[in-house]
Amino acid sequence: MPGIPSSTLGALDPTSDRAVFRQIADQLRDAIDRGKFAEGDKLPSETELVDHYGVSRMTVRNSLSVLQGEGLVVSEHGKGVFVRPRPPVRRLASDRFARRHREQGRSAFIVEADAAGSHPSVDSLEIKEERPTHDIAARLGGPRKVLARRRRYLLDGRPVEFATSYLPLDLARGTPIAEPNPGPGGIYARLEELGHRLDHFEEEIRARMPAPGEVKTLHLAAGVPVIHLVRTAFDTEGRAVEVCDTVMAADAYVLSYQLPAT
Amino acid sequence: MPGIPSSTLGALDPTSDRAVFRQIADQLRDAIDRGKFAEGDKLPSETELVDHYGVSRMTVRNSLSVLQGEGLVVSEHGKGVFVRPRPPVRRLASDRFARRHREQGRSAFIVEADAAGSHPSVDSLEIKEERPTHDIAARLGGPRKVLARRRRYLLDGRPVEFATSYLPLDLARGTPIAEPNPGPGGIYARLEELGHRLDHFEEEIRARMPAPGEVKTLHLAAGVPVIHLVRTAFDTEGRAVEVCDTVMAADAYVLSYQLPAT
DNA sequence: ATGGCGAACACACCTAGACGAGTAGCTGAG
DNA sequence: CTCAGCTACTCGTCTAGGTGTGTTCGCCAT
Repeated sequence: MPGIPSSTLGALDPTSDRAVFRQIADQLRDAIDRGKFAEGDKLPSETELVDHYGVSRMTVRNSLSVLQGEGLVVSEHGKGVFVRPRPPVRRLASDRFARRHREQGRSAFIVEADAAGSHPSVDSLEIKEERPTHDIAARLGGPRKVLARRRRYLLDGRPVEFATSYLPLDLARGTPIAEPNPGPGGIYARLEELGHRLDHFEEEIRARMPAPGEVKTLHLAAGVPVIHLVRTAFDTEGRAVEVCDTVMAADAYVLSYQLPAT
Repeated sequence: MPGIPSSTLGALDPTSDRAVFRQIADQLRDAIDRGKFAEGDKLPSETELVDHYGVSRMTVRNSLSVLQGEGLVVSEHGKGVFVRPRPPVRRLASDRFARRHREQGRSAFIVEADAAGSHPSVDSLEIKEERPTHDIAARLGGPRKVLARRRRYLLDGRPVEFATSYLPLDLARGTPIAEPNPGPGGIYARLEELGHRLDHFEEEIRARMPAPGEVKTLHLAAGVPVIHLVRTAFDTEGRAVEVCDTVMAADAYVLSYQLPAT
């Protein structure tokens, strides 16, 4: 057993007032930054780190949990701790809902992902009539019931996004919008056919740590935040005709917006 | 000592295969969600939880660290563990750079925050000429040197945002842009005076966990992600005249964008 | 009144074990 | 050759203590 070279991980500074587990985390982080451990590489095992630093295993585990919290590493039971590979990101441009994009038969998600060379899929489709939350109701102008369309998007089998569209029930009931597949151009195209000419969208963006349920449905690693996007679609009469609530794995997305300078 | 009422925190399920520390975290999270502990409230002390559940202190600490990682609670050394208060959020609208807003003498940040009743301030101003990173250089069309304007924004004394503007040096050197206070309307107004009429901005948004340095400068609590926004300003000739790299405390911001449906 | 002191209590960090469970490789029986 | 089982190594969870340090608050002497 060769041990860990000191060029990779150094020694502790007992005079420092920085906690030991933080010093160890610092050195590991530094080694990752310097490329001593590349993406996907296995870190030294807990036991090796215990030997190297002469501390107890709990202290080492504490260090590793710091790095996990930062999203730098993932641990795999029985195998080791690995430098987290950066997944490919999906770029969402602000013109993705432009009318010219609605002509095509397939949804924006499928088209985009295909173009990027990924294998997109949609999953756990659910369409329900339900009572809206206060927030959704307020955004939609206070309908008593709404149609909710829930779906999860996957890229190469990995879930990346969970979205729910809400529409006032009086507007959507009995239309193709209430069908699992609303047809070419998606529900925005159907809304326009129903006489609700779309005027603009408003998007609100937050970032936060995921709730436990979101960790599950999006298969999130520790230390990966979510982007929470709420989009409201307004027709030319100023009525809010749809609210789309989307939770995205933050490591899989870059949002991009064009703003006029006028 | 009255103990903890079982309506607040229940008992463990030894038959469950869910780890004890997760069960405890679940119950605490649930109690917070149900309002049994309000924002700013003190949770039971570690010792009280040890007594209530009959587990060791390390296990309780493990539970609490789960909640800290989720950003739900903060611990204060010597005082206790508290439900993290939600700070007031600052809303950034997509028209914040509209030309009509540039007439006023004060910066967008100050005006907005004042209107919201907060006490804004700016801090650690630094203006330097430097060699750009690859990324910044690429966005600006490859200048060899740039002017960098760094500053930190605070709201009621709390740092919320750290921003750096980069401008091609040939464009900014010797102009008011290189001064600590560029004058009414900010650097965008100065750029237009210099003949670079602004056409549009492009903003890229990511969310991620902060690097250790960012935790420090933004005084971030555990479990608070950052929003990383990179804005590029283009003039009417299509030249990128400025890149602004901003890191925001995600719990302090909601971004809001208006998109045309055309 | 005020300042100093100390007890009580809070979390922060650490140790040194225990057992469990997932993984992978080797080895020997068939 | 195949496959079951053993074994060594991995991380996951938990126990039962220890020391250290920051906060609060009451008491007491000034």
